[in-house]
Amino acid sequence: MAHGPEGRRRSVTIHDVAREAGVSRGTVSRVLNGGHYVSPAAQAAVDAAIRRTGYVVNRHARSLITGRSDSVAFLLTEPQERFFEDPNFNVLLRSCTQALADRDIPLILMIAGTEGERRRNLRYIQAGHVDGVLLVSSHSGDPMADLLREAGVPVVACGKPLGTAARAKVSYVAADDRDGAREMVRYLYASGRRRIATVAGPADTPGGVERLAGYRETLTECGLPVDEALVAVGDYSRASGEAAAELLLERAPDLDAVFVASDLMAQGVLDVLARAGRRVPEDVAVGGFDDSPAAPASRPPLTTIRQPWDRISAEMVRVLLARIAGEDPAAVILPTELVRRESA
Amino acid sequence: MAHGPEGRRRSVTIHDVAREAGVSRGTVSRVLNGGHYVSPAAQAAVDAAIRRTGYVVNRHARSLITGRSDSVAFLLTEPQERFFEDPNFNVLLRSCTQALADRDIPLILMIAGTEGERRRNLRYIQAGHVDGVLLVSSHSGDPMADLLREAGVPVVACGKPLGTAARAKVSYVAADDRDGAREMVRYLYASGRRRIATVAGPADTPGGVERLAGYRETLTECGLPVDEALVAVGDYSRASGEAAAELLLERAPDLDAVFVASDLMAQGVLDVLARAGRRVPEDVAVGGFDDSPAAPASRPPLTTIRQPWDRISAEMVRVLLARIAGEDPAAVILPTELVRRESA
DNA sequence: CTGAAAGCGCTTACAG
DNA sequence: CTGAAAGCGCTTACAG
Repeated sequence: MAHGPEGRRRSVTIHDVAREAGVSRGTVSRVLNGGHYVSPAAQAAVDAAIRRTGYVVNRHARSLITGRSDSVAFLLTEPQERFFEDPNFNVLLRSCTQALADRDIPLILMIAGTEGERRRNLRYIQAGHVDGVLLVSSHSGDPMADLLREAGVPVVACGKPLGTAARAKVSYVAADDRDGAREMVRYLYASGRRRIATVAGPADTPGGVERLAGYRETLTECGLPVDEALVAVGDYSRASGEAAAELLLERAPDLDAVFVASDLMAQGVLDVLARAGRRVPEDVAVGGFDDSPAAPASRPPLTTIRQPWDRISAEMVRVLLARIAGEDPAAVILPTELVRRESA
Repeated sequence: MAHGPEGRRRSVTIHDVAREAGVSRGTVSRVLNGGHYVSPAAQAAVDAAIRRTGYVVNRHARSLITGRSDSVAFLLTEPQERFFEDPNFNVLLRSCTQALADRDIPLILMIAGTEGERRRNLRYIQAGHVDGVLLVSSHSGDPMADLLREAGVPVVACGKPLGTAARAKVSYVAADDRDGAREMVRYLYASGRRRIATVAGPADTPGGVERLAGYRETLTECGLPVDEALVAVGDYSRASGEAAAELLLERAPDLDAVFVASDLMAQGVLDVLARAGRRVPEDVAVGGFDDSPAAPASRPPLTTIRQPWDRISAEMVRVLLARIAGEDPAAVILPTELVRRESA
């Protein structure tokens, strides 16, 4: 084990611990793996020996036997560069790293934007180098989910898969998009708005579909007509939010509120409204979605629907580990929450 | 190897390939490891066998022998949450992942914000689970660099270390902060500005120190007085940019340009200027630093100094791999570039 | 509850 | 150039 330029010192093995504790290597291994069938005396001796020697298990040797790698991939399939601009991604990656670290499991970051990267990553995963995959893909056209499923790799997706995977039983964790949209539109209605527009997300993303559906349902529920002139579609980017806002302003100059399906797009909407001389929230109320770091930073600070990212990642990790342990797939839907700031 | 809920099929081993190719396992291993001392005939037979069987090396078995893990950590020491809001981080993480993937090396993401996390990560690293560390820390107070160095772990830092590590020989890759600052200030001067203010970064970060030094040098070089009323300090966050701008406007209402040490802070400066009714760039020219995704997205689009993130990460990976291979530490300074947009 | 032994899949001197 | 053999550090039935 001694190696590296500075020569890391030779590591202490299970053998050293066994000698130190006066037991066999098998017994050391048993306490390492849960302490079943170990006498209190042996347990104590081994614990002390581990402490004295500073022993750390060699994961490679362990993995060679168990067939598990005790590591997990965070696989980002990213057709658009934009995904990396989205603060949501950071929050998710960060909290997944944390949730895994709490269980002493390293997170291996993989990015599959191109066909070649997809192939390479798939090969790596199939070789058993990770026990499971946290799959974060933006669009439904993504073939990775199906490929992984076919390969028999435990997967849990962030957000409800829309493609082929939707019909198969696949694990996922998502916020309640539709209900969040409903809450926001109800809130806008309750504050007196009657010409409520929306900027939806792409139709091939769950957020695009569900949040728009929630918007429509709530208008109907409130007795408002569903006017297609009030509906624009973006791609979650700030620039697309600007374009959508310009279109809406042109088609429906009398709008008095906009429900925007992401905070980033909402920033674009705010820009356009400011340039058009519309005051927010006095003339037009704007509601976002995500409660990303962009929301408090925008002007005015954005009233939005909070996605519980901490819980989403915690659940993703929990469900994935359960899958790896052999449990059946599970879908987890987490409630959202309205966060009131100044834009509505 | 067969395992997982769906039962991943038993993997093909070097033994299968040897039988298939009609050679010994030793020979297969030799072609796997560079093909030295292998006859062309044997090479061809093994290559074909590998292709037919779909063999993929078991990295755990290999690591157990070689003592190397063939993986690298991306270690983010993050005293401030803010770091994750910074788009620069994304770009760096993304391109490091890519640069490593090109060499078939997985990136293990580690975050050490607290003392406990630092200890845990250090343990993991010292156990030899990664061959080296790409260290990304914002401030100089960070003890991780020293701890890793003492442990004899190959490390390359992003940005020049300022603490104890600065005196030891430690590898790092950085953009030429000082020169970038000089270029921006010269540009502002050349466009006729004579009351050029600056918002510097924290004094315990290389960017905070060097960019401010470049600013001062250039003023002197241009024959302008260095007026301390024109110097404010932020912490790289947008909010701190706002605070700094307010301070500057109060202390030096006649300023006609601001060189801001980060794009994020520059956004804050732009907000304040807009609210104060100053037109950009007509009344006040604003220059940023980074050319992060925030730069083209700001209003007006930000003239800034581009940090060559792609090259920075490529060099970090190259230097780290060289360190792991036994080479001496190296410092790499990369040139920056002025990117003209509309704010100056 | 515990030790002795086999074996995970690979690499690497060592003879030829 | 190539095969046989030892061994990396661990886990896991198997006897006791």
